[in-house]
Amino acid sequence: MTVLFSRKCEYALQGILYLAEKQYQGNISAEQIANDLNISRDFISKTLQSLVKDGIIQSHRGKSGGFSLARDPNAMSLLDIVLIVDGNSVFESCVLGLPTCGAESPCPVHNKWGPIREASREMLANTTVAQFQPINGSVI
Amino acid sequence: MTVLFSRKCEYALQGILYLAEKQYQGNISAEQIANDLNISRDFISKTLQSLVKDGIIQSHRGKSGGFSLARDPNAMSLLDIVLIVDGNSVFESCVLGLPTCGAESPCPVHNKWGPIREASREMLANTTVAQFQPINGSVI
DNA sequence: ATTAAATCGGACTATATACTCCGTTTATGA
DNA sequence: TCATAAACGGAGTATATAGTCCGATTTAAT
Repeated sequence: MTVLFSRKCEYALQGILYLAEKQYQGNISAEQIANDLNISRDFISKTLQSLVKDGIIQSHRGKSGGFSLARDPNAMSLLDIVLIVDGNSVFESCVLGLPTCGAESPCPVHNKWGPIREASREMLANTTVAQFQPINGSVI
Repeated sequence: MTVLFSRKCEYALQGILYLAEKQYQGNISAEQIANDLNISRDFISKTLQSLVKDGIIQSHRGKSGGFSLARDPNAMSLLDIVLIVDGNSVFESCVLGLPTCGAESPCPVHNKWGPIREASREMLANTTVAQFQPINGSVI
């Protein structure tokens, strides 16, 4: 299988977009998120817990506890999330997997690939979580 | 780890580019390829063998055997190789991993991501293996 | 106080990919 | 014809990621 982002990162993006959608509804339990996103509760729970450690989201234990955003969605880009979960290797490492590839000794596709990768990076950087507030209905 | 193409696909691209470079030198052994590309001989061997089955490269057994391109490098795009080895899921599947995402019910980033993905696909489609024939020295 | 509902932590299993090992077959060249 | 060098095939191991399970802890509501 070929992935662009890891499964964990996909779930993180889904979860945060979902929390942004529900941001005025207090704490949302992992149970509810899992149901609405059709993801295993235990796994999304683990993913969200690590996002808490990263400071992107908040959690509250106990009855009526759950998860909520920790930052202003306007100040949270999709790139922030990707970098925190997967790191920046996807934007840096050589497409052909050549360890020596770089500006000094570029691989055959290095210069062709660069602008595309930069465009995707900028798209993610310029897209904030807040842009997906639903007018009617759900964004996911 | 986050990958764009699988390791196998990376090795396939490296191997074919290497064979294009050596295309007038007859059969090249897996041993030599492995040495020059710094890849395990057994693994590149397996990868090349599957490319033989896919019809992209040729092989000859026995002494002074080895691998060589099976097609005109001008008629072989990088996209051909990627599609054969990894399939087209990387160009089709939703970035957020949402199974329902598509033109009818796009995910939040679907429309933003589309043009970037299309650009990368076209770059690979418009880049042939023949473009990397070295004038002086090695392309890899 | 007690109960219920939630996160948290740690350890575990499953699966796919990456990679290795070794014997068999095939062909070449001396 | 015989040794050698190569691909081939099958089966195995290693590792990372994905996903599960369960008990401990925390908190709010009754």
